[in-house]
Amino acid sequence: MEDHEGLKKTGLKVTLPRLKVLSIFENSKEKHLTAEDIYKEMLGGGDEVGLATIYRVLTQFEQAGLLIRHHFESGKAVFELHDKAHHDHIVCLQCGHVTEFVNEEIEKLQTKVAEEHGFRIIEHSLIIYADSIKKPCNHKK
Amino acid sequence: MEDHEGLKKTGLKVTLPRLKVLSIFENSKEKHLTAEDIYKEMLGGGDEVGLATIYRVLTQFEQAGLLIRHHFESGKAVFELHDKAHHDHIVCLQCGHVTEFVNEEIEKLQTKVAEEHGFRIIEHSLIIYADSIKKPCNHKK
DNA sequence: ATGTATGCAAAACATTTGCACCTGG
DNA sequence: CCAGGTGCAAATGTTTTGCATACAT
Repeated sequence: MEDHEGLKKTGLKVTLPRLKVLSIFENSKEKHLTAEDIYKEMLGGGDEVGLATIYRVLTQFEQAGLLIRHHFESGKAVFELHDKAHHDHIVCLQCGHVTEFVNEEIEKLQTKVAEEHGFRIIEHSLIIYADSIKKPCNHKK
Repeated sequence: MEDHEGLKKTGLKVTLPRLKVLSIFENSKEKHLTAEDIYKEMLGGGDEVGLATIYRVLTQFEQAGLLIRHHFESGKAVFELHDKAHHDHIVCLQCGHVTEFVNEEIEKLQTKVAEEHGFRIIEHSLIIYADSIKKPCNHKK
């Protein structure tokens, strides 16, 4: 719960909306959330907050390195905590659940390919859209 | 130029805006275009067209399998022709130019990783955001 | 003819910004 | 106290939709 530490280091003031946003990311079962998701969660929890604040806080947290912003195919931005190591994503086409994975070989190959084309990787995004082999998938129960 | 064939097969009527959109994708130097890009190109070429039509045509072409829609980090959707084999993308952070590449090893590893997690890949998107080693980069000259 | 396509304007979304008020340090 | 944060409403930028007209077959 002591998010004060991480927050303070960013130079941002420790305010209620900011603590609440972090707490939602930490306690929610779904680790990948949109601004709207968080807004609804906070309203449901009885907090008085504006959607604009959520957007501002999410952007600040992204710039501070606390969150990562993703652009999946939904048209809305999705955020997740940036506390773990880098990883890529498998999006389940049945239920939308996001599975994380890391594959060092793929990482190395990317660096090699980029070099061959005269680039140095700053960042990358690998998203696999897939059917679950088990039907129905039970990711979200 | 004979796009009539591909178009007819989709069941869509062969109209001027549709032919023109295909022609732009085929003749443009930049292969990855936004709706706005195409709109401006058509206006500049003296065509009378509505932006709404562009969006409708792009969406229909995507559904028909003639185009692929990408969501890079720009907030706008980017389209490209779907005639070539599958490939991934390197986005140049200096100029925005998109370089295409294929790496069979990466493809195979993805399939393997997906299987290990109980998935069958339907589609995937690998986007590398990178600095050009040459500065200034001369992709867009 | 007749069902589709189109252009325009208005609507629908996601996100950002201006501004007066509030609040953490 | 006061710089920075917040809520609200209005603005923005992208994409979609309703509708009357125009066009392909």
